[in-house]
Amino acid sequence: MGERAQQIVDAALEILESDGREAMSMRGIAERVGIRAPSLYKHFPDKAAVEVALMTVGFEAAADVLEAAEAQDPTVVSIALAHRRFALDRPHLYRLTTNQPLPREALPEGLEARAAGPITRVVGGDPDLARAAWAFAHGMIMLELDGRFPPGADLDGAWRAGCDAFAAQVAGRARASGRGRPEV
Amino acid sequence: MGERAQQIVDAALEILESDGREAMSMRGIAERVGIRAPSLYKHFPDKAAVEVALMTVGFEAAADVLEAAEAQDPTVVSIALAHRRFALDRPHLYRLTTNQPLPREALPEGLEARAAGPITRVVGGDPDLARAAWAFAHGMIMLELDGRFPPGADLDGAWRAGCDAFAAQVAGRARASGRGRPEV
DNA sequence: CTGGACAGCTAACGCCGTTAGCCCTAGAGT
DNA sequence: ACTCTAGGGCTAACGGCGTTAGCTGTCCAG
Repeated sequence: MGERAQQIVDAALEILESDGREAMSMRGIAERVGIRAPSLYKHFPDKAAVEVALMTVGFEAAADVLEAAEAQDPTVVSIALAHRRFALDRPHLYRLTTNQPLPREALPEGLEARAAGPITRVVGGDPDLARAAWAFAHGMIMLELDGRFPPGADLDGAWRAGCDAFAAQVAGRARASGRGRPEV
Repeated sequence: MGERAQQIVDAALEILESDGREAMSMRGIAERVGIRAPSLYKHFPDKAAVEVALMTVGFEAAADVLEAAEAQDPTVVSIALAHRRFALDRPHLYRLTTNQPLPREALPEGLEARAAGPITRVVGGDPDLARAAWAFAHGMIMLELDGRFPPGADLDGAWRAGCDAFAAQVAGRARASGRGRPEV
């Protein structure tokens, strides 16, 4: 990626994170870089391509956060809460990264797997359980970001209930397969 | 709601469901009704108000589907899969109804509670568990609609894994509180 | 010295939601 | 019977959007 292209992505990211996706117009990005909107098209084919670059940023940031949580405390709760904290910290970036089809061939290879790694490992490698746990966390986050929970709802409690449900499944399978603690 | 207003909502719904949210423009809605776009503003203050009317339609449809599933088979799996089927049947309406803040005071009273009822009841009334289960289902649906699962992923398996996790929690609590089947 | 690629520019197109302001019609009030 | 008013349509237009066409200057390779 050329230097100008990097400046463009940086400018787009700043606007996105401070003012949201709707505020991120080609004219606004260009102004922040110090050029005019049509010149952006010398560096990116269209706005979607800029957004794909931002998705890469979002994916990498998420992977960093989840890997750090796993290293510090490899439990379902720990990783789930890291996920939540990341999304609440950078809601616009989380939305952009998340709420659209994955352009897999335009993303750096292995990035998706890297971000998914901590979740998959913490549920013991079962892909079904991993996807279900991922969906739970993503659903909680989107409902919270979208302001869909009733005012005053105990979201910490809901996160706890969901994490308990998945942690119990993980423990159950470990017990059944002979590894893990025999009782609790 | 006046007759014209109802026609407008109907037209908007048709466009939404056949061509998606982006295709639902004020000019397009007006054309389908047989008038010009500015005339819409004699019946709705702005486009957001039309969308709120559509959200009401979506909520009612969802509530109908969930209540029917509950009546036929009041289990976690049954209601979760009804939820999924509804969203896949009417993806654009589901998105519109779901992916934005709830304008609670503009919605018919009790509608939100009605849609939430089946989920809450099937998990035994615990609001934390109900919200977690709701988030799981919503997350699975959004990830599927957004094409975020790897091609070939076993989504039925993931739904099963998640439903099992929540059903086990429900059974566990019932057992602990003395009601429900003593063993399995 | 020249040719071409690169990266900027202005002008403009066709969308979008929305507003201003006009006009016709139907029904109510006197 | 006449007038007034309110409702609901219309055209024109504004300021935004992403994007394209086409021009220009600069800078380096041959």
